[in-house]
Amino acid sequence: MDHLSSNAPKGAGANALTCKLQQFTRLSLADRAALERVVAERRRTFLGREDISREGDKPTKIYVMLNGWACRYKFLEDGRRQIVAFFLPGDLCDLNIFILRQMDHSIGALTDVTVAEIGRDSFERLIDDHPRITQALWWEALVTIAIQREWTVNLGQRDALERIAHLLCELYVRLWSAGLATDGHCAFPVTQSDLADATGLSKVHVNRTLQELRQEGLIRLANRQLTILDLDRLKRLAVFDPNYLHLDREGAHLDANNE
Amino acid sequence: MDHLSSNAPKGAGANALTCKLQQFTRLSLADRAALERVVAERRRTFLGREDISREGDKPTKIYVMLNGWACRYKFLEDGRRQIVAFFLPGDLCDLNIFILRQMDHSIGALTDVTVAEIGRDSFERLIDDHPRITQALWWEALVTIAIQREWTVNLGQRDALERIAHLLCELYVRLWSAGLATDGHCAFPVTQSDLADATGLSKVHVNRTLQELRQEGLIRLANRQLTILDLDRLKRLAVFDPNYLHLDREGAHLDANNE
DNA sequence: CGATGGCTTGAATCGGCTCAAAGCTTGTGG
DNA sequence: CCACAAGCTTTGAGCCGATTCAAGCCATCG
Repeated sequence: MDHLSSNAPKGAGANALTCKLQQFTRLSLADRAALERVVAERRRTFLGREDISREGDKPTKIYVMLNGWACRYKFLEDGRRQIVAFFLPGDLCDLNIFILRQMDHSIGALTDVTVAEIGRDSFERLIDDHPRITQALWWEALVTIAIQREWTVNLGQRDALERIAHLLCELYVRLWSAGLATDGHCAFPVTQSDLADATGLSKVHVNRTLQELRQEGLIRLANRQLTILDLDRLKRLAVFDPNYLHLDREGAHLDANNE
Repeated sequence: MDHLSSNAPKGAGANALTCKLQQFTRLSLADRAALERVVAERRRTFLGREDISREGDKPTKIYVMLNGWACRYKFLEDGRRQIVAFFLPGDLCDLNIFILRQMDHSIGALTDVTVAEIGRDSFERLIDDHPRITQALWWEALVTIAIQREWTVNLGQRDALERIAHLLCELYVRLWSAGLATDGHCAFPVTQSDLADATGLSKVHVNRTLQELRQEGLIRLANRQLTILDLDRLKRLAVFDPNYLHLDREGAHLDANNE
């Protein structure tokens, strides 16, 4: 993945969403300003372990993750829990708002979380006035779906070691593309128990598997901080092919000219 | 699921797509005619085992499944295969066409398949002229994503028996909603080997698990025909909650008045 | 009629699970 | 500043669900 080094994350001022969307297409100054404005309009915070929205609720707002980590999860009646997605800064929760009557899953904060709430009106104004942003948001939605498919592959085909390695690769690359990781290092505020619920493994086995990755000299993981010591080897071990993240600036033909 | 009995599939004339979309909202005569027209424009057939589109291809057309079954799948480099979705008559393949540069997965025919090919122009005309159809297609896309999430849960949390039972429940209900199943009976042209690739189990174990379901008096499955003998019990065994299929006519407020 | 693809069965093995206990951190209140 | 609780991580032992390997069966089709 050469572009990981060449196409480094944008400067410190940009928020994670803008940074991520520019993996798809260069936004104009006006686009970026509009995004910043919408995101600044109304904020809300949640504490770690708090639910951001819950199965059965009527969805009413679009959330943009600004800070912290969250996850999408489902409970089975008998208490088993599966995390089906992680939300990182720059990710969007749920454009289904205007169509579906109720949530079929919950969204929970893993850490303290700050989100931007976007109402229907602001959102429609944004996409009406900024076709490039509309395209970029489509791209982000399609990537989200592609990630969900890859998780299906991950759970269906990979053994414990590959599975966890794959998840670490994915999260690292996604953080990187939002400007939140460099030199193999990133925040990683996910407990082993959460990791177990995301990978369909028991937490005991997650623990042993992480130890194996450490002993192999592939990662360092402690105090909610992850360092990937040998990304290439980790990717090979995980059979990780990043094509599904569509990071190759696939919307380059839409690029804005002005800086 | 009371609506399964009360809200029976529509008359024989309707195609599976129309039938399915009306689980969301009642279409007007004009809507239905427009759908039929678009779907009749250009057809194409594929043989069983043939690829409809392949990883790496540039997507260019929208396909509507008219007849036969297909699947979305991914290979890992080392040959392992995971089926990540089934396409049944009435399903749509890929609205990502106009955004993503290349397919990150393949679509393969499981049986002989007839599809309608829809070009970009026809599609845009359809959604410009028929807002109710646009909404219904949104709904169908959101349900597809919800199904993908539920597959993640299925692979992550359920054991072999539950997993296969769950898949059978889902496929039965989806076929039912497209007007292709009645009285617990439906076509089921999926080999045990395909089932293995879809559930992340070995085909030997799929075989034994199906036998268990048969011995329990829950299903009959032979000659590519499936009969569900006790849907309630099967659903309980599978911990199957159909809420993720959003079949409760969630778009009822958009219903067309005219017949 | 042989070939091919799908289904079935048995035996041995193993990856990952459960149960159980203990060590470590972090935060809270006395 | 210490005590204690709560939550997270680690370790060990025994077990079970699902896999692998291998062979045989059955139907269909050219």
